[in-house]
Amino acid sequence: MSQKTYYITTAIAYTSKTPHIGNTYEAVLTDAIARFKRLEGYDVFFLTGTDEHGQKIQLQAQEEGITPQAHVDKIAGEVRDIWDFMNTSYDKFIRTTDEEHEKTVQKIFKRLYDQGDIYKGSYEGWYCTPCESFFTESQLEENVCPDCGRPVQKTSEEAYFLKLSKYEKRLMDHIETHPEFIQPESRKNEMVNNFLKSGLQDLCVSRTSFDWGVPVTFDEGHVIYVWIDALSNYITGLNYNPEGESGPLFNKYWPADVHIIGKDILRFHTIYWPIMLMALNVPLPKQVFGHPWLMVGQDKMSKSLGNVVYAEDLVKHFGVDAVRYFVLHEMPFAQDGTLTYELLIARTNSDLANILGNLVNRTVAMVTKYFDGVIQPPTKAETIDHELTDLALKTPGKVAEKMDQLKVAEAMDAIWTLLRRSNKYIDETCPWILAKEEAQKERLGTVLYNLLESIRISAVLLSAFIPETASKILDQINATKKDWASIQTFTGTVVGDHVGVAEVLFARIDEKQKLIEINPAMAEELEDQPKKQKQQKKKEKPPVIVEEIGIEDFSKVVMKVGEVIACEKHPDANKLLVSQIKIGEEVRQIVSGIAHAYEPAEMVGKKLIVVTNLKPVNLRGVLSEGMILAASDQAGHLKLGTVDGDIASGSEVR
RNA sequence: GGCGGAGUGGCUCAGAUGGCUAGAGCAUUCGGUUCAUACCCGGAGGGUCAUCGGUUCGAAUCCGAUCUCCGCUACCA
Repeated sequence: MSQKTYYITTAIAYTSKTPHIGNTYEAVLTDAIARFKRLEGYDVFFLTGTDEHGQKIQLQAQEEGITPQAHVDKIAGEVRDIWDFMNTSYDKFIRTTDEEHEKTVQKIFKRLYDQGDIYKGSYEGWYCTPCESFFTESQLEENVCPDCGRPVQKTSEEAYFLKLSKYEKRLMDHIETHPEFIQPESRKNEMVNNFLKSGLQDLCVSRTSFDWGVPVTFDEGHVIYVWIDALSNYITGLNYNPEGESGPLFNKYWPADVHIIGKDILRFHTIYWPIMLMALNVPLPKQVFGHPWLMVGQDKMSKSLGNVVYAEDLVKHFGVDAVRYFVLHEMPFAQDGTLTYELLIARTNSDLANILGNLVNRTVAMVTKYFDGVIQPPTKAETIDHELTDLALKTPGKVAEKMDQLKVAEAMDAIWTLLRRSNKYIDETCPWILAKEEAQKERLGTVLYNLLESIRISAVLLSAFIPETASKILDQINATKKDWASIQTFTGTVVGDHVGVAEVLFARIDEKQKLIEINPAMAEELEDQPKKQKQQKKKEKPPVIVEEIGIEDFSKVVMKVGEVIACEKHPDANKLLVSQIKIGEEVRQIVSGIAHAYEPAEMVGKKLIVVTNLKPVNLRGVLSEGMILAASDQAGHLKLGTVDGDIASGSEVR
């Protein structure tokens, strides 16, 4: 019998700091899918782990005064602890510092180099001498080092590059012919329009500026930069071997059915990673899902906002399954979800305590009360039962359909529809009335059987999402049949068995009390503000009318007359001109986006108004030390701001 | 600047290929019930489907313009 396989992965967590609930969500989401596939009968392999190399980690360790290895050991341990207490059922936890991983990455790198897909070139970046660090243009803010705030210098270092352009066409074809490859689909457009259509630049895959990484075997001083190291975990975790026969896991499970990743790293997984695989002649994963983010109130979780929430704290106050339920349920397929304590409490009360918990509780209580806990045969059916039984039988298929689309929240909704229907069934049949007449005993037994069976089907399905609770429920109703086949028929509850003790699954939470328990200060803060505040903030942001300023503000801007003494096109940008402008005794280089309106030749000799105290900035690799004033209309016509008559360059404009 | 997405009751969202009185959950309110965790069930209120114009017998759904928000991206300075 060849069982169908299913290989699913999370992104590996970066071990610079402890993961928060948003990071944890990814593991829980992946776990729910993995568990569901197992339930359906797939042979599932669920891989997760940690990404442990890089400069950031090296620096962090330095600050803490420990070795990078000690630092990543600590964080990786925390990650694993969190994944464990959240009940994620991973089959393997890979670390990029694992010896086998490192060796395989080196082999991959070597092979790509040998076959010409990786070549040596030089990498231009900005260097901060005190920090001994390189930064890319986009990492910089205001031309200073993002770590220490000191100025940076442009430098270049030797580096290896992966030839992306070679595979660009093939990747484009793949994406076009496999519409399911990138999910959600809107992300596909972003990748295609922003990167593939405009052509890919080769990717820098090594560094010499730090050494906490996998060394390049054939060139001392170079370490393999994040991409080839981290992304490879998906195949090294299965014992892939680039030089020969791969291990049995690889042969069995690859290609991956889905990589579950955050929407922020889709680019790496849908462009760089497939190209690496193409270069290695390995099949591509079937699907990459960029899941949305969990927001705290209206904001992204971040240390600087001081709103970071950790799974551990939530679990302490609400329990694992309430937290799992919440993050899985509040996250629509493609839209960011919101976490607040109020919402978490509300969902726990209404969905878990009221609808689910109370249903199980009242049902088990009735079986205990009316039949001493013995499950009766469903011998006296009535037509009214069909609505319940039909829905119960349809539910597994419905849930499976949603799960196949990765719409986890909707899959759970389908289960709750059945739970609600079950509650309604109790009202329709009024077991407590049946119990009063001896003649109705058989009917009563049937009603309770139907309820137990509906609960059993629900609980089996719930095992993918809230496994601990599901198993408690199955214990309480003493279900012995718990597999996929058993929920395709309405006969899985065993007549004659005894139900267990009715215990409360989720206690109702008093909101105020709980908020105070969590944090007296936070209770106030979180109570009713998040929304309003944010809306106000947003409205204030774009001032409709430009604010009036005083002369003291205006005088901050220094403008002078400058004469263009030379001008040429930007070597690497077709919208920009690079002018040498004489301002008094000084000559400055200024880059401006006016190539569409002026030829370099006609610029020379013009006397323009120049802002001279702007921070210098690098535009597409060329330094610009000021700004030329110009007028432009809505149609895009542009005219330079000049002075009326002849006046010496360097004259101040005011 | 470019590309894309979105704007539906207090909140979170559903609403292929245009068609009965625009739906669900939560919240609110009224009623019922007592097996159960002050729970469950039923009813009700509440929406100019962002705005303006157009196509059509008929549009939340198609077209155009506008406004707002969001995402990605850039050779804005």
